[in-house]
Order: sequence, then structure tokens, then C-alpha cells
Amino acid sequence: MRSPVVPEAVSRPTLEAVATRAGVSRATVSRVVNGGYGVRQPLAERVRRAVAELGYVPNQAARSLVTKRHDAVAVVIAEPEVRVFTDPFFALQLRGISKELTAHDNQLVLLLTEGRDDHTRVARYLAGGHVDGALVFSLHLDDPLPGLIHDAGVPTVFGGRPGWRDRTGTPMYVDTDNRGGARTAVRHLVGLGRSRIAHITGALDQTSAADRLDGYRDVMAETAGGGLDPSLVVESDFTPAGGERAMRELLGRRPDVDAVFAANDLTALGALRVLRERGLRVPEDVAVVGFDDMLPLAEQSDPPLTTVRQDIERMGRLMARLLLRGPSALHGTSVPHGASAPEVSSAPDRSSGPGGTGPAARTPGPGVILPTTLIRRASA
Amino acid sequence: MRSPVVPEAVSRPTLEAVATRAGVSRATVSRVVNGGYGVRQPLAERVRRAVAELGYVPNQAARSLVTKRHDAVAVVIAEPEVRVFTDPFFALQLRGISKELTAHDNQLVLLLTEGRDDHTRVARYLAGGHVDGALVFSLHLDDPLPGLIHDAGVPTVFGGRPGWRDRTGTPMYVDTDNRGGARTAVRHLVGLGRSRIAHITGALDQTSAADRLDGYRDVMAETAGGGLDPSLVVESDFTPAGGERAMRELLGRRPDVDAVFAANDLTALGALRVLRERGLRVPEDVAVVGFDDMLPLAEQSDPPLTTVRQDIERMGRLMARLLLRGPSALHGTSVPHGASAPEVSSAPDRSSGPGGTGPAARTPGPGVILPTTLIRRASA
DNA sequence: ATGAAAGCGCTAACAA
DNA sequence: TTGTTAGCGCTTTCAT
Repeated sequence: MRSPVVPEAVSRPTLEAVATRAGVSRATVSRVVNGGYGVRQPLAERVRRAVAELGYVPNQAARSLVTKRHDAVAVVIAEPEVRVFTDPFFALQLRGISKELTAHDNQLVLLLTEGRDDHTRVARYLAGGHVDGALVFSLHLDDPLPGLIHDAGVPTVFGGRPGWRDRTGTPMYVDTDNRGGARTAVRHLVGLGRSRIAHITGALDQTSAADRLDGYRDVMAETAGGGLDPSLVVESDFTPAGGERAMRELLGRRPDVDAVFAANDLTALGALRVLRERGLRVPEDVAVVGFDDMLPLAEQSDPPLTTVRQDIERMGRLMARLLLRGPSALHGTSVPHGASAPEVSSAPDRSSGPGGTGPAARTPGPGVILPTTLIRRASA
Repeated sequence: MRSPVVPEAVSRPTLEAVATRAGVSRATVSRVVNGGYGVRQPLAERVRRAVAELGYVPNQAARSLVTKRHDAVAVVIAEPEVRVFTDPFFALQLRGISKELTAHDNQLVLLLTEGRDDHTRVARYLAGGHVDGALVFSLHLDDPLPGLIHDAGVPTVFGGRPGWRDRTGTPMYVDTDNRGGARTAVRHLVGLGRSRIAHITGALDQTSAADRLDGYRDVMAETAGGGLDPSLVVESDFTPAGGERAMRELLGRRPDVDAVFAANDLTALGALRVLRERGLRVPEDVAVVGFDDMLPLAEQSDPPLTTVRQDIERMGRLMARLLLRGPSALHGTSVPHGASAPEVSSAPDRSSGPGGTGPAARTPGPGVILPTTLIRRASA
């Protein structure tokens, strides 16, 4: 189904028109428009004047037809859940991506998917050669999209570590150091003297959730008196309501719990609410740590939330950079696997400086892992 | 600056290839691909088979070059502030837009702007004839963008009532009934027996804020003992921090205030925090009403927020529809100016049914105004 | 109903 | 350095 024709803007001047007006050939105008190499100053000047006078703007369709480039990148957001839309995650990624693409004169084509039908639509679009590459988010373990996208033959970078096994050599991706961040969070709780530390997980079909759980287990296993107590782990789904449910269940089976590491801030907020309603004090009775540093929520909860910050906008920027420039985009950025940026900051300093990839992005294989920072507030 | 060439996907089959394979002319293939009118069944069938076997996908650049259509719409978000990114407003609009565009086989090209430089970039892009139309958001009174966009000669629909005077006949727009919603909110407070009702405004260079203020004034002026008391109006900026500041100032000059209508939920949340910190009970001492029904914030504040809901996703859908189909998109939807949907719902029923434009969209002139609903929770 | 042919506006050899 | 020319892949008259 095609939509009815939208009234067309008045016909714009063409290369030809500019050429005539400047008294040169189309080729010369083309050269000037594309950087002006190999054109003598005075001529170039004349052409530029003609361009300005006529208000000439190149027709991108014509250009793409011959260059086979589009200077456009698709952003694919698979979003079976509303969750994506209730947290700023999405918007921040986009902002980062947009900045980077803009800096390279690329356009951002947004492809939102709601269900299976949309998947084939997206695959067709990518196969149609409208864009030079794709950035893909929010994948779940069983998602068919990666396969379809691969078949479309478009260069792709994934947001978040893909959870499926290689059909095609591991794809490029950018992710947060979920496991490391989780460790930092749990260690912080341990450092506070807590010993019955629970974890409310995210949706475990997403690698971010699985990795955070792993990080939790790492620390619990190595902790004195250690050994993993499965009764301290409650599976949830990244939502506030899920957090409430999980916290209730947790209090049911472990009334002695003295700390909770929640898979994200939204979940932590749900937990906080249940704790308050039960008359338990935070952090005195139960310390709570979240993940994301989602503002303003994390700052303004009661009490303000101690949480693991990830630099979401930077993730977006990096994904775009990787797609546009290839792995070399990371030069001067990657560091040896063990190294890391300071993991705790007490000041909620949000800026990581514009532009740069920032410190300590780790690159194991085709993936780039961004570091996290523990933000201490009142809840733990 | 153009980015380095991204590796090109392997060359896709062309119309020509399909034609050869099916043993017909390019024209015939073209006809089949575009609906197949005037092609006999058996031939059409042969062509379709060839298309499938070759995995043919039409080259959109070539097509656009001749049709001068792009089946693409630009979404322009002028965003000098971070605010846009901390509330789901943006994402919900996009979702609505995306759904509608998808239903019409149109692509969504996202143009995010951070500052003046970006404005000219956007204008150039629109003038470049890449898209069939534009949807534009987040304008402030002094924004140069509308002028530039108009000059670009692209059909445009604005999100939110434009605040500037006509250079060009009033533009099409879709807006929430900000004034009516504000009235409903304030009347609700009056109905609760409150008489010293304050208003914390939004950023008054945006029409949404100005209109909500007007709605507040409407009711205050008509209320017994009425007369507008300027000391009850505090200017703010739609942010939580701004809400806190405003609430403090308000309590300074009017310690007797017994109700607050905040220009949005974020602001209301800030106010709530200050009230709590001063030991004032909500709603017993001071009733609070917000605007937006931003979830999950509004539901999960303490106490849960009574607020004026606007259907943001529907706004987006309508904008897209208006752009694609023109004003006739509203047939069967517009109602006489005075009419309105039920203004109060007690159940937080979010669904307005998929697809339809829903009830009671008002269309004064070139604008479409969507109704609001008061959602009663604990705060008022 | 089908095919032949003329471009859409641009870039990129190749000539001059 | 500048101009000439041949397409890029598709749609669309115009013949047949």
C-alpha cells in the first residue's frame, strides 16, 4: 500500500541549471559541489555564486543512484515491550547516535518494530539498499531479526552483546560492562558489611540481565561464608511492577535479607516501595543498589538511589562510529583487558566530554565494552 | 564532510534481470511490481516467480529519481534542552508516528537538532527533497526553524500549537487541549473545596505552558471570591528542579496555599518533594495536580499523582496521518467546537483502541486539538 | 495487454 | 583543468 501523493515541493534547480548559469559544464559544477578539487579558484567561485543564487541543493536520489551510497544509517529498535518507552535509555542512545551520524553527514532512519510482521518489513527495507548500515537494539535470545538482517547483507553493529551463537562470525557490538558493574555494586554492599545480599534479576532472555546476574554470582561466590544461596535470587523483568513482586517474594522467603542489588533502577524503585510499605528502613535495614542511573528517577527516589551508571549516550555514539569507520574508530581508545577507569565516583558528574570515545573502552574481539561507575547516594 | 565508504552490500538484481528471466520487458515487470494493473494473470505470475527467485527488491533511489516521491517523512525534534530526553513524551510521539507511517509504507527519518548550526543543516536536508514531508516538534517562540522549514517548501505538520504569527498562512498542527485540560484540573481542585489554588507554570515561551496558564486563569477568574491573585502563580520550566524551586518560592509568599496545579508531572514531583520536606501532607494540607500522566512516574510518586492525561501516542499518529492524507484524514473524527469526550475517568484505562483517531478531536482551523482526561489518584 | 524508448539528476570515466 | 558522454535503475508516455 502506497500513500496518496503528497503535494510535491516546487521543482528545484538542477545541476544543469547551475552549469548554464555559471557558464560551465555539469561536470565542473559537480566537482565544485563535491569539494571543488581540481577546479581553479575563479571558476569555482563563479559556480558557487550560481549555486547560491539559484538555491541549488543536490538531489540525493540521483546521487545515490550512481554512487550507490546513501549517507544514511538505519536504527532498528525491536520493541515488543513498553519498557523501552518508559525509560530514557532509548532516547539517550538515539541522541548519541544522532550526534555521531550528523558529524559524518549521515542521516538517521528509524525503524521501530512491534512484532513479527515488522521484522520482514525491516529485513526488506535493509535489503532494499536504502542505507549504508544498520544499528540494532533490544534483542532477545530468540529474536529472528539478526538472521534476517544478516541475510540482508548490510553492515551492522548491535547494541548490547548478542546472545546467539555465530551463524556468520561474531557480529560487532557495543555493550556496557554489565558483569563488572554488577560486581562493583555487590562489592559495595559487601563493603557496607552486608552479608545476606539478594539480587532481583532482569529479563533473563536479555544478555544484559544474564551478565548482571553473573556479576552478582562472581562476588557472592568469592565472599567469606560464600556459596551461592539460590533463595537470594529472584527472577524479574526490569519493570517497577516486577520489582515489587520480586521484593515481596524475597521478603517472604528471606525476611533476614539486608541488601538488594536490583538489575535496574526501575526494579529498584519497585523494591523500594515494597520496603517502605513494610516499614523497613533503607538503607538501615535493607540497602538497595540499582543499575542505569536513570535520571531523574534515581536522584529523586526516596531515598535517592545508589546505582551503577552506564554512559548510554556514549554507547550510541560508539556504535555509530564503529559502523561508519570500522573497528579503527577505537584507535587510541582500547586498553588492555584488565585495565579500567576509576570505578567509583562520588560526584554525580555526568559529562564525559563531547566527542571522544572516552576512557577505558574494552574491546574483546568484535565487541566494545564500556565501563560503569558506581554512583553513591543514600540507598546504600 | 562525507564519511569513508562503508562496504557495499553485494549488487542486487535489477528490473532488467527480472525481465530477462521472465522473458518480458522491463515495463511489464515494473507494472507487476507496482500492483500489476493491466498485466494478464499468467504473465504476472511468471514475473512474480522471477522476482521471488532472484530476490529482487526495487531500488528506491532510482524510483524516487523519476517519481519524485520518497515514501519517507522527516521528524524534526528541536531539542535545546535535556528535558525532552528525560520524559517519555518524545518516545511515545515517535511510536505513534512510526505506526502510522509504517501502515502507509513510509519511512521515518529522524532529525535531531542541538543548536543553531543544526538548524541550517536540517533546512538544507528538507530542501534537498529527500522526504515528502516533515513533522516538527518542540518549538519555542523565537525559534527560527519554522521559517527555514517553510522556505524549504516541504509540507509540514507541527506538534503543538505554533506560537508565531503567520508568515505563510497558519500551518497545520496537532495539539493537546492544554487550556481545557488545565481548566479541568483546576475545577477539580475547586470541587475539592480548595480556594487558594496556585499554579506552577511551564516554560512560558512554549505555547503548551502558556495555554495551561490561560486555562488556570479561566477558572480562577470565574471562581467565587475570584479575581486572579498573581502571588499564586510562579513561573517555572517543566523540570523537577524547577518545580522544587517554584514550590519553595510559593510557600515563601503564600504559606496558606491549599492546592497546586503544576504545568506537568515532573514539576509536580518536584513540588511534592518540597511539600514532604516541609512536613506538609498531600493532599490533606495541599492538594497537587499534574499534567501529562507520565508513567511510571505519576503512578509511583508518593502519593500517586492526580493528573491530566494527554494521549501522546495518538498525537503522533494523527500528525503523521494529517501529513500523509491531508485534513481529510480527520473525516468522521472532528466534532463541533463545543463538544467533548467525558473529561473524567476514574479507571486508568490507557487504551484508546488501536488505529482510529478516537473520539472528540477538535479542529479549529488548520489545527487539531486532542482532548484530555483527568486521572484521579491520591494527590488531589 | 505489452514493448520500445526517453529520460529523472547526477557522477565518473575518458577526451581534449 | 575542463568538457563530453555514458550510464545508475526505474517509471512512463507512446506505439504496437
